[in-house]
This record gives sequence, structure tokens and C-alpha cells, in this order.
Amino acid sequence: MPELPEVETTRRGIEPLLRGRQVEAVRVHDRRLRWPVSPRLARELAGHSIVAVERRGKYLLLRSPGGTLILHLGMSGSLRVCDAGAPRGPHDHLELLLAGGRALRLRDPRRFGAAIWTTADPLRHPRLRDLGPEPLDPAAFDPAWLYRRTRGRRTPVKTAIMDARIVVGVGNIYASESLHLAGIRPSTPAGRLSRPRCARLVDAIREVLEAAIAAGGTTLRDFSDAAGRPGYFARSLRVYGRGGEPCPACGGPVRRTLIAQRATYHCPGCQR
DNA sequence: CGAACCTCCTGCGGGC
DNA sequence: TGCCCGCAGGAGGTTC
Repeated sequence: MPELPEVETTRRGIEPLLRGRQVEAVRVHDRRLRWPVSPRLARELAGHSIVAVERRGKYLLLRSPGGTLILHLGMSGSLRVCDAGAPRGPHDHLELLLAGGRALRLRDPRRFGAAIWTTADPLRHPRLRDLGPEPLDPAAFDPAWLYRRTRGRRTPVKTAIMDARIVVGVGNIYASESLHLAGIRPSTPAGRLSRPRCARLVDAIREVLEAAIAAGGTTLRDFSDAAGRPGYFARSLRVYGRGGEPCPACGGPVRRTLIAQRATYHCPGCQR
């Protein structure tokens, strides 16, 4: 489910409620996430306060003096801050009980998400250390980088921009959206992109992600922010999920294809 | 190294 | 109404 805009929307929602707040206890209701939740988490986080809520790619980092909780929402995860006594759903697997009677809950029906506890530098954790640049940081993600990292690669450009070692945060929705905005066909071999087209694509990715964050993310089915509200970017989607509908730019029909087994949407008229 | 493919898991909507 | 199938926003792991 969540790509960078949804994760950032979540981060912005939970940060003011978590920062400076003590975690009184940790409840693990089901440790069977992508990797089993470490038993050390409850022992070593309880009693500490959250000092920062950061994001790296699609990962959230909850820092405390005792260590860092690294969260990933997978396909179906969401975080919610609620009253500690509010009824718990069957997929609320992890719960941080906060001072003041509230709780942060991780809900994840498919359990593709992760909750990783580390007392070391989280940015050097194997899950994070090889991540590429943040797309919203112009100093980190720029046309020269994209150009260099795609040379010699025959993989479709859509697959390349979904590769977190090239750039983080772009998932299946925003890959199609960015390529449409940039006028680039998703199946184009990444290594054949010219420098100017790399520049257009970098701009498009940034523009799409920023607009999506401003709208609170995309809710297709079940994404909701920390307060349980949906995101409103779905109505701004230009091609994703719109196979057969008219392209907003030229009016021609949007085509649905399959790239690397993932649904892909583009306008054959606008994208070359 | 790159590329193709498979995998984890639950829920939902469509077709019959 | 019920059942079966395909599909879903991610990404790690294996194999060649």
C-alpha cells in the first residue's frame, strides 16, 4: 500500500503525538510480521521517550535513548494513534502504550510489514544501508545520478525507478504517474534514457510525490493516516487504475500493461 | 553484477 | 447466496 507520500503523511501525523512522549509499555499481539518481532523490543523500549520520528524511504524510524524502532508498512500496514482503551482490531499486531493514555498501533492485515528493533545506528542497518537517495532532496537525487545509475541497464525504466537502490519511495502507483508526467513510456530500457529525459523524470518524480504528500497520500482501498483519515490524491491520479479511460493530457485511452508482473498504466499517445 | 521469477499473507470484488 | 479466481499500494530471496 504505502509509498513515500503515505509514509510521510503517517510520519507527520504521529510525530507531534510521539515526540517527547514516554513509551510506558510495548504490547506485541502477533510477532509474525515479515521478520519475527524481537522480544528485546518490549524490554528495551519500555520506559524510554521517543525523541524523534524520522523517515528514510518507506521506513519510519522511532528514535529513543534506548534504541530505534524501524517500521515498514509493507502492502497493507497503517499506523494509528488512539486512546489506549479503544477496541483493538484483529490485525493490530503491535502497540506502544504512551504516557497520557494514548497508544500507537500498527495494523497490517497481510503482515508484509516489519518492526525491527536496533540499538545500533539504524541507518547502517542492513535494511537501510543500501538505500538510494531521497527523491525530495535535490542535493541527493539529481539527473546526473539517475543517468549514471541506469547506464547499461536493460530493465524497463519503470522497474528502475522502483528500485530503492536507485531512488527510494517510488512504488507502483507513483512510478506510472511520474512516467506519464515526464512523457516517458514505462517499458523504455532504463539505459537508453538521454540526460534530458533523466532530468525530466527526476522533476516529474519530485512533483508527483510532493503533490501526493500535499493531498495526504493516495487511498485506493484502505490507507488512512494517523488519525484514521484517508488521503485525497486518488482523484488526482492521471493514469494509475484508469485503464481504458481518457488520458487527461490528450484524451486517448490509457493502456494497462504488465511490467515485472505489476500493473502498469500509460498513454501510448503522450509517452514515448 | 543484472534480470527474471517466486514468495510471504489476507481481503475484496467480479463472474458464474 | 456461495464459491472460486484474480488481483492488490512491497521487497527480500533464489536462480541462472
